[in-house]
Amino acid sequence: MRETPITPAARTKPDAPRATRPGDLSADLLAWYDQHARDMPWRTGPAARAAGQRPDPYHIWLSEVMLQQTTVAAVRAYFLRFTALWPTVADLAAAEDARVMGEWAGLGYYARARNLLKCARVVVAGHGGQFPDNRAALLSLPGVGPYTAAAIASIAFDRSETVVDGNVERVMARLFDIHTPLPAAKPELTEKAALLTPHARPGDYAQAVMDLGATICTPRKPACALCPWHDPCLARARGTAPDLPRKTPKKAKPIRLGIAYIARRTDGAYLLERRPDKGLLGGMLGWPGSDWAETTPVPAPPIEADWQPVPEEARHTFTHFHLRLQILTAQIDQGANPQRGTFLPPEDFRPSDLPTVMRKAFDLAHASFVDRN
DNA sequence: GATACGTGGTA
DNA sequence: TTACCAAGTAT
Repeated sequence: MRETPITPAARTKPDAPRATRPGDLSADLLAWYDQHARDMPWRTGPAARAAGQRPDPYHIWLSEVMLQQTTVAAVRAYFLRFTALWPTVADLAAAEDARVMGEWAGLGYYARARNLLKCARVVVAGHGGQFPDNRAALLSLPGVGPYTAAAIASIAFDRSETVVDGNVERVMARLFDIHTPLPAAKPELTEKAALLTPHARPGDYAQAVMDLGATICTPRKPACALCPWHDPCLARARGTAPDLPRKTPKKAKPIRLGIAYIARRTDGAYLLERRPDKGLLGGMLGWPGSDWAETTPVPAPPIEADWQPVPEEARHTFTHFHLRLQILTAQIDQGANPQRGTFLPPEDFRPSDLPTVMRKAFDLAHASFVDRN
């Protein structure tokens, strides 16, 4: 959906030059954004903003945390669910940890969810339920780094702060034809981005640069012909745009192996564990099992039973390794006591509360429970 | 500065 | 199938 342009004059004069003033990059980008801003549930579009509507800082914060290393498409549904369940930061602060972790399941980078709760509670207990309105104070909040602090300050509070995310890095590397590989180029790209940041409409501008990177100045096959910065772009002129930004090569992912035990009690309860707060999938529910290592570890089962192997292993790729997970299942009688984990009855366990790798294991095990009847 | 930390979409 | 990529932060 397109926002109504707030500069109708630009429409009525078809021969008007694209540049408001020659060389005024931010103005050119804002003019583009007025017509091409994408619709997002957390966004107050340029027209609504011009009409005096203000974004809710809670919505901006929540969406920005969710958007860290995550696509808009993936975030949309999570954002709508979170705001429906917890309409204010005070509601979120009062929520149970397990409930919030369960709702975050599937979105990844679970430290974000742990810090989300910490941050909400700091805002309520330490700031009277109001988010700080400046970059420095925002930066002290859990889970809020340089990008997110600048995003909230500019979008929610009209501060002229510079957001530097992956989009901005790519756009700056191309606009100025910078060949230094990331992450070493970050300071230089940040400096360029800061030079372009306007004092007028900083929130719209921040979103505009990121939208430009997401829709026009894309990693592959950038649509330079449609770009409001076509003329000033050095990399476009030199033909280097598709190769920028350069990045230092990544290390290959090793393969790790593991075992997961999935026990189903006759009343439909499953044997689950809450993972420790630190480390991979920290704070999330999971199946008892082995650590994940280069060689197959053989841990003791969490409960005595007739364990049956599931024919297919669960395969999953994390940020820094591939995992192949062997699954063993067992039916458990009422009253049996596990040595590890807790039986969660159906009313206390939704498969959607599981992180994806655990959900994959569950889906494979479920088939074997059904087969066995 | 380097590493740990998820996931789903795409070529 | 594999590898890369996306609105980063914490340590």
